[in-house]
Amino acid sequence: METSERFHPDPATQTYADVLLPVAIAKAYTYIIPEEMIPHLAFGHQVEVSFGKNKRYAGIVVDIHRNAPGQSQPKPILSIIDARPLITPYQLKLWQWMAGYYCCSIGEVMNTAMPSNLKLASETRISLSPLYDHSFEGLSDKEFLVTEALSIQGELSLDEIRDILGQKTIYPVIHQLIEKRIIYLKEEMQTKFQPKTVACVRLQEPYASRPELLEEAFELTSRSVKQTDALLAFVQLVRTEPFVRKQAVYDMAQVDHGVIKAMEKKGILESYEQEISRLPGYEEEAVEISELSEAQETALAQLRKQLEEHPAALLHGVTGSGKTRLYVELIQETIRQGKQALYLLPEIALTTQIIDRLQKVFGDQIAVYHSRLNNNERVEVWRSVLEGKPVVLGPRSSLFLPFKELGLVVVDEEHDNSYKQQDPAPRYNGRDTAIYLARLHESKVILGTATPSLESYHNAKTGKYGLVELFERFGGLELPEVHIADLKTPPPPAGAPQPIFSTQLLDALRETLEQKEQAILFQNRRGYAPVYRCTSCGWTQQCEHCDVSLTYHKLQNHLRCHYCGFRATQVPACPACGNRDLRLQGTGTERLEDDLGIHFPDARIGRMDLDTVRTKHAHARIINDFEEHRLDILVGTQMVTKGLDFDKVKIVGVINADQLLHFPDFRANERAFQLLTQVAGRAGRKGSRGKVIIQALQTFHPVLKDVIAGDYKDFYRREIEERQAFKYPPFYRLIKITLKHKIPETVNRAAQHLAIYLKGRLDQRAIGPAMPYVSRVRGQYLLDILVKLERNNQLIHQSKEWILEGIREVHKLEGCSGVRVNVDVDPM
DNA sequence: AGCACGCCGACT
DNA sequence: GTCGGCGTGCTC
Repeated sequence: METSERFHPDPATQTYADVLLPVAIAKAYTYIIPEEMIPHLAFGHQVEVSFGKNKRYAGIVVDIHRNAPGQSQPKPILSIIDARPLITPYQLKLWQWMAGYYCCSIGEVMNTAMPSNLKLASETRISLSPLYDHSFEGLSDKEFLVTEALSIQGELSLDEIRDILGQKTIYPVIHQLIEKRIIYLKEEMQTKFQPKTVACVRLQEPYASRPELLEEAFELTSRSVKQTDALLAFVQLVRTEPFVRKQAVYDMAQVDHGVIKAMEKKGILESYEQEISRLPGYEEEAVEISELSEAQETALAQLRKQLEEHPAALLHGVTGSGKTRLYVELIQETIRQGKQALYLLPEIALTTQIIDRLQKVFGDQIAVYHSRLNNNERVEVWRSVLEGKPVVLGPRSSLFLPFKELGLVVVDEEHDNSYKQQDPAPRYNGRDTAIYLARLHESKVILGTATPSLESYHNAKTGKYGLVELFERFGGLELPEVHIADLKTPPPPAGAPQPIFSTQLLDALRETLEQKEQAILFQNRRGYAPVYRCTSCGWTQQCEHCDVSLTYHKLQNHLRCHYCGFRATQVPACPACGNRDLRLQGTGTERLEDDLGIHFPDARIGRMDLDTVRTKHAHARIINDFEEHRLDILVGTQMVTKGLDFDKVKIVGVINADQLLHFPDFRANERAFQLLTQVAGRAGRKGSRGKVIIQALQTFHPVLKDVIAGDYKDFYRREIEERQAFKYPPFYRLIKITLKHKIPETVNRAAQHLAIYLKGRLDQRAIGPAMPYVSRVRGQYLLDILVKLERNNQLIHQSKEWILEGIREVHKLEGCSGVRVNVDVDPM
């Protein structure tokens, strides 16, 4: 009997790596590191591993150790994808914290954190076996179809085979074909990231290393004018450029590729592909920035002092006070210390205005992590940050970039609710995550806003954060005057609908147009009309999949669901009572634009909402048109409140403040105050004071009073009392659990079960289940359970465990395993 | 999350 | 008999 020299490796002497995979699984998996890989492998490396029956993934090494996993036989790491580590230990810590804090798996965090071109997974490809003799004998119809397709196409994916067979179950056929040795499967994992390259030329040896021999090269070209010209051009270019593009030589010497080809043959030049960056280089000289005003100097000094004493400081500065200018100052200091700075903005506020401005100041030192970047560009930003790019400007996802040493994080428009990711998990808040990230790096955070969130202001008031106020607009700009227009007076004639515009607003608009100035009108609702209703019985046309009424869009002349995109045409008669008199009710931005055109036929009116900025450059175009005064009036949703600095806006009109104030949500007042103050801040121009007209029915609402007075402190005082009285943040922590299923009874049963489970442990801290405001979305019935917790870390931690345990229990219930459960920590 | 496997009802 | 649908359990 043959005795093998090789033994099964002793598990105790093996070296293992814990590998994180980009799938929604809670833990890392342990793989064997093949002997020869051990010296090359370290934390953060991306490796190729097999997972499950035949999938392969690019995972990340997060630990190297000698402890064999308890159960199953570990598989080996197949390859190291890149010799450089892809993530930093800081990132792993951030991911782990997020998974714990936001109750999700670390795989889900990893999925959100990494650019998709870095998350590689294999795809199964099927091809004909080389042993196959190309006879179709003895094949069933289906086997024949697949084999025939393969002999034409060469290679197919599983989906393509599903298409060919017209059925979903394809494995029986595939197994048969494998059995007959006609096909084989392979798992292919391609690197998705493709570096961008340009064709370049360089000198061949010996000329490359010995420039003194160049004369000889010129002798070789002496019989050809073109070649001499080309060589001269090359010599000139190489002096200034790090690499010489072929195209540059062609252009300068007026030659074509044949000339270079000939010189390659002569052994003078050689071609190669140079990898280049896709990220836009910044050619212009960085510009000097404006002097600080006295108020800004004072604020800057305070900010420095507060940041010395606190990990974070809230910069409460009115719109137009020049907060960005202060950030720039502190970011420059951070760079001088050799550290990195991260500047976060809500996605929608990342306009060309702010990007241009910062690029002028920081030039090539700043990387912009845009939503419009393609996947390859994202990878390049990732790599550039890993290599120490000093400044990053971007939305909340920039938190996940591989910073080496952060010195400063700026969270601008700190109050903005788009910092909160809604779906998918992790449902994280970018502002709060920034605080944690900064803590990891022992760096400082500035939260900037004109309308602080209650949480942040409370933190500042209680001394957890520093507080710096800046209430003077830069450049002597005055704050606008704010008026309320009462929509109840004059009352409309009996039976007539409420008018959209008050006479005050119409007069103000007329005046603005006459003076050739600009106006912004804000209405937080897109489409033409949000409701299509029967005048007799009150029936409204609803979405087939969601519990909402459909919004009429005039341009496409159809009704649309703003939750799932469902489209329908208006019914000619009410299906409930047969009445044929149905009407559109309510006002969206489209109708506003229309009606405005009737009142002011000569005005140039633009609209900015989700529907008009959907195409790639539409957003920038509208902003540009307005900036350059090709538009007189801009109508829009929330979008017009964010990040825009227009300096010719005389009038800002809010069409209906009541809608904002009567939202069924504990944050309604806060959001209304923020939105109204932010939109009001768009008014005002050099030399003349802007004017804001807020239309409302309930004109004496206390929030409106505070907006008119620009009195954040009064607003805060009132609101914080309410929050305390009704057990809401910042005094209590909220966790919202949403259950979804397509059968209402099933979701009811699951939610009841979970509620009882939680109430048994948390008592009256668990509330519900209750139907949310929209109780059915995309055919799924929803129920919410709300958990309100005192600010006690141990209790919060324990509650999260109970919630996750409760969800596992629910899934064990007969028929409830398909109930989707979302946990939203600190919901907005 | 995928993906296999197993069970069940509905069709050619 | 297949096929598709869904529930369940596992992945180093």
